[in-house]
Amino acid sequence: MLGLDFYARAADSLARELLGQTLCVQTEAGLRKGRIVETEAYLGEIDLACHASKGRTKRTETLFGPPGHAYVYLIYGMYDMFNIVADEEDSAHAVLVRAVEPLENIELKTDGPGKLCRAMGISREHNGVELLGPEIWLEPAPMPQEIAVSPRIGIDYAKDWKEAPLRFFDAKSKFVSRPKKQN
DNA sequence: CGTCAGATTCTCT
DNA sequence: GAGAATCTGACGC
Repeated sequence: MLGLDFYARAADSLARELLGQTLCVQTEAGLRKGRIVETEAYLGEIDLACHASKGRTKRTETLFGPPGHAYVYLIYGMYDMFNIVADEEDSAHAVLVRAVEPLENIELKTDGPGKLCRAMGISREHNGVELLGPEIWLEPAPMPQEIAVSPRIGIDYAKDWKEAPLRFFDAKSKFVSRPKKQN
């Protein structure tokens, strides 16, 4: 299992290193495993796409906390988003996990952050959980041979940050999400 | 193929 | 009361 020191670095570095790692979730329906193939980095308060840019609130409390924890929140009233807190406490860096490849005990599609959470059984109840088990943890695995980079998805409001190349994905994987605006 | 509207709930102003 | 780090299904070509 990956330890806390793995997460204690800037989000853009962590987002890249997370590719290929195995995400494990213990649910009522059993242990689910998926291989991470797509991530996005959010760089704290200076990053206009990051929730932390609006200041520290009750909602973002986990985001400002120590690294290696799960930041899970609801978006568009329907979808849970699974993020991993990075860097150090108060930095508010995080990595959004956008897609995984099903490995074990996964039946639904996982090619998008909302779908991923449903398929893995992740919900807001997991907000603040430490990624050292027994509910959620990561196991080390080889990284993809070829990693592609693009702007992030769905953040048109982020002005100077919306074109920043902070989305990373396995160029060979068929399980990466395919948004309209692909570059 | 493509574009588009609607679903649905939480948070902050 | 607006808008959000989304997804699905319907429609038109």
